[in-house]
Amino acid sequence: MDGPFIGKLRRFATLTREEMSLLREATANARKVTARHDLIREGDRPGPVFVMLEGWACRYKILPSGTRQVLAFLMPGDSCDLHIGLLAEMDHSIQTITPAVVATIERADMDQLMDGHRGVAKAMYTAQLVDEGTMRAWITSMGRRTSIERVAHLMCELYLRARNIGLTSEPYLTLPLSQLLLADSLGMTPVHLNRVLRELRETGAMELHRSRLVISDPNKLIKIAGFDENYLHRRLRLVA
Amino acid sequence: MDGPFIGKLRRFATLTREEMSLLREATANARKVTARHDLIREGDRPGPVFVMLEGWACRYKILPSGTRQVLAFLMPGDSCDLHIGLLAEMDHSIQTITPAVVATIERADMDQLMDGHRGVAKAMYTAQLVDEGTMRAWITSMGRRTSIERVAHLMCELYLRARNIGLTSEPYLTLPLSQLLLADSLGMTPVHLNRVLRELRETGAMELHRSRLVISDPNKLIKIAGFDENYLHRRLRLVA
DNA sequence: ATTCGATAATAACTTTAATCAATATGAAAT
DNA sequence: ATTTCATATTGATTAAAGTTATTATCGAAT
Repeated sequence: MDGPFIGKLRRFATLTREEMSLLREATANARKVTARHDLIREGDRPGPVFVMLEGWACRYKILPSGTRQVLAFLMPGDSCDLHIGLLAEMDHSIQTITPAVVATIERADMDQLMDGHRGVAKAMYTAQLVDEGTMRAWITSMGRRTSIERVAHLMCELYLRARNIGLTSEPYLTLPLSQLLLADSLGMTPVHLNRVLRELRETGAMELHRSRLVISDPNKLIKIAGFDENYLHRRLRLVA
Repeated sequence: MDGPFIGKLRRFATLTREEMSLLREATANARKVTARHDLIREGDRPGPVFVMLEGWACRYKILPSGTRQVLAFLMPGDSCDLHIGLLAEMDHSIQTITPAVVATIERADMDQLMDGHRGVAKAMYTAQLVDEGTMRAWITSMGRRTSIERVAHLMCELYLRARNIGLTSEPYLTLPLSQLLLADSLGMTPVHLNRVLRELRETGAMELHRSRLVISDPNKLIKIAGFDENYLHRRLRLVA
């Protein structure tokens, strides 16, 4: 077992033994963090790169009106932007959703790691490109998908991403995301999300009960979502 | 005069004479492109990096229903993702909006340029981070801003970005974007956008007539938008 | 076992934006 | 000057999603 971070990078590039061992070293400083803890806040001067080793987190922004927009979900293996240190201040915050284990890699170490090790660089850049593709998919969802399509699309995305890192047990997935949080990520109200979830349950495509996502009919869900996984840049089918 | 590309990079990092001269060489292959020409399409295998030297372009996606979502606007000096070549296929398309002049930099040349020249690398990475911040701002707009706030926010963004590259003549800006295109970028219908533009005109904050954006009352517009330029990562005020 | 607080579910009502349908306007081409 | 086409504007109607309010459920703590 590599751990989720190295595991993820290995799906994006071939890593040498040395590279893996260096990555293990670099993330050896992992520490436990409680749920709902801000790893970094909008306006802060960026520090080291965060790497999620266990648990979930999200990027978010708070608007003047006090509403929140969730910008991305981070799962085990995910990290924040590798060149974040180039910026003077963060334009968004990152908060844990569940209790988590988080490693940090200092910018200098990261630079050194990537300069000397093309495999690591390639894997990190690919991960970044996938994150960007995901942002584009979110913009598309928000702009042009109906609420039911949008919810279905996010569930497809989260299911696939979770499956990539072995978090699923076939049609089930433990999604530690409250309806409030999901609503804040989908640009809708919790009340409306709740209605849409009922609608999705009634179609028989999926159900989300408490923290348990069951994809009862993957093809139906994909069809509702208009889901095309190409933006995740993995040749992996939702249905085998 | 450096041209918009080098000009932009110089705002993000100090470039040596040699770096600038190499960048000039790398973009010497610029060619003219007509308006509404796809530089690359979703599903294509990515090729070289595109650099806009003149004219505007946009990234977009077409949904199964045939609707379009514009994901970003590219102005002179902007380029597409530098590591794009790592991906097997594009997850979106890029199309010129106006007649344009576009240079291309082969991946190998780009890698070499960035490997040996930290200034170029730093500037390119910073540009990428700003693009990501912009995507996050768009997600936030789509998810949590009302339509009038959303329109005002985009106008603030475009005005500031255009001003950074010297495209404005004080309160005016030539915005070669039809209401249809703007609507596709804002996740709304052209009809509704038209009504919102009227509303904005009536507040006295700004008016958009044909291709001419006039920001009559910058402070009012900023206030309506809830605009905080931090995501553009430049210490520049909309009002001096 | 009971209380508490967070989360979820549902209903009634209001607001916002989409849809459908005409018209109008303006620039370019003849 | 007139035609043409894309773009923009406006109105009437419908549909989608937000708001407010109430109640239900569940797990954790006492």
